[in-house]
Amino acid sequence: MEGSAPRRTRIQQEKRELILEAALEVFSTNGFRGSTIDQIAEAAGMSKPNLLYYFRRKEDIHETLMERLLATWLAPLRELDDIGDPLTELRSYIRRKLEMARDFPRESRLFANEILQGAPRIMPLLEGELKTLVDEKATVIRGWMRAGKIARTDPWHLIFSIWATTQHYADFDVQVRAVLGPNRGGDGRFEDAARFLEHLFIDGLKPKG
Amino acid sequence: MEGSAPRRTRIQQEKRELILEAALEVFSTNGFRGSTIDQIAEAAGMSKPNLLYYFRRKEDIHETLMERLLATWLAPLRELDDIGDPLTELRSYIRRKLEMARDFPRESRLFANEILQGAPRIMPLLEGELKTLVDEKATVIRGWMRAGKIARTDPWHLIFSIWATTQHYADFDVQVRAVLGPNRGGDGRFEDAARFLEHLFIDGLKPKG
DNA sequence: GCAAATTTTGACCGATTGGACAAACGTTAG
DNA sequence: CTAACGTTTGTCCAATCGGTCAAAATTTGC
Repeated sequence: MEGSAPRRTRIQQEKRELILEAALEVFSTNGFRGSTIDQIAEAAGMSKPNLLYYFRRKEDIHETLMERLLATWLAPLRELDDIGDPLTELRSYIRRKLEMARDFPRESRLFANEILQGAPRIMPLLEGELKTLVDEKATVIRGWMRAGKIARTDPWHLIFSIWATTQHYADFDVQVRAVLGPNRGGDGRFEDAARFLEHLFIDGLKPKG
Repeated sequence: MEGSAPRRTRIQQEKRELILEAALEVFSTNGFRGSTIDQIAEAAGMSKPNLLYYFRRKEDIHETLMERLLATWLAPLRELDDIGDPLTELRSYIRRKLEMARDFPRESRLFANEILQGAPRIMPLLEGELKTLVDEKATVIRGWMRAGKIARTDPWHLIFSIWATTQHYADFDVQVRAVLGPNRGGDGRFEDAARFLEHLFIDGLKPKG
């Protein structure tokens, strides 16, 4: 049993990174089936056979991309901890997720594409690792509710709503900017969103007094 | 100048409907480029050349589908009116949107696919009709805020958050069910979601008292 | 019932696609 | 220098794709 991790030369390391970066760009805007190896090769500045020297199949690129993505994607949720004030903890989770939508929109869209198509390649992961993690955090949140630290609602749907509202600014960015127009849709839109989401999740819409 | 609407036989009416229904199914799960005419033809129970007799190009099917979609998709927002209690009005808008996610998930996914890919075919509509409608409703909502009927926040981002949270249950349905598991993820998930969203949007997470 | 119009099909085409392959090119260790 | 190894490319292939076309089958108007 040789090492299951293939040893790689310096050039292989670099070129593989180059390809993954290019593939992220192409896959996230065209979807898996909508993207061609030629497109990715051109974006990576190399010929198609050369690309196929580093990744034997188109699917291998996508698979590698998804593996990396999921690791970083769930990091904010993992950080959600039982230490500190619950409301503050949730607030900063929302803020972190929104920052990820701002800083890694391509990763978000890649993930959205995969789920939209029925998650054919990562279904086991959703039912396994992801479900376990969410269940775990739901228990933490439920604890806060029982302790009277936050209002009593459904912890799972709370997590869904945080995912939905934050990822919306990456996945539906085109629509958001089209609707907001050039003024409100400029660089400040993420700060506006952060302010709004904080208000929504903490206070809701009921008027004061 | 003959009538711009081509006159159609009974068979044409029926077959076109059949094709659009099949295309909705195929496009919404595979995206435009990921879907083939053969797939749609098979789903519609006819041969490829026969399908092409009714729609000359693959794009024509998609275009017809998008036109119909947008009309019904924005109906709930159009109904958002200045009559009646603001909080009730918003509550029922959220409920209607969630019902649409439940009853027309394929339409939601078709739209999501289009936006994800940069909305190449409906960008003018987003910047035109959609923006106008949202701006108009944002003004209504702003009026409610000034009148002290609901809390003061950003009306545009409020609308985004309603879209995001409700459509999430159509677009990310696979993930939602995977995370909730067989028990909580059954048919009751939409009622749980409705209850949660009402609580979130009205009261937020801050504990009572 | 029959001719005209409509609908359906099998066969076909050029373009694009994912991928194979061997030859050429470059690099590196002895 | 040179042999071994790693990298790059041009060429090719089979499969799939969107779409055409003429002929066959069916429906419709009279």
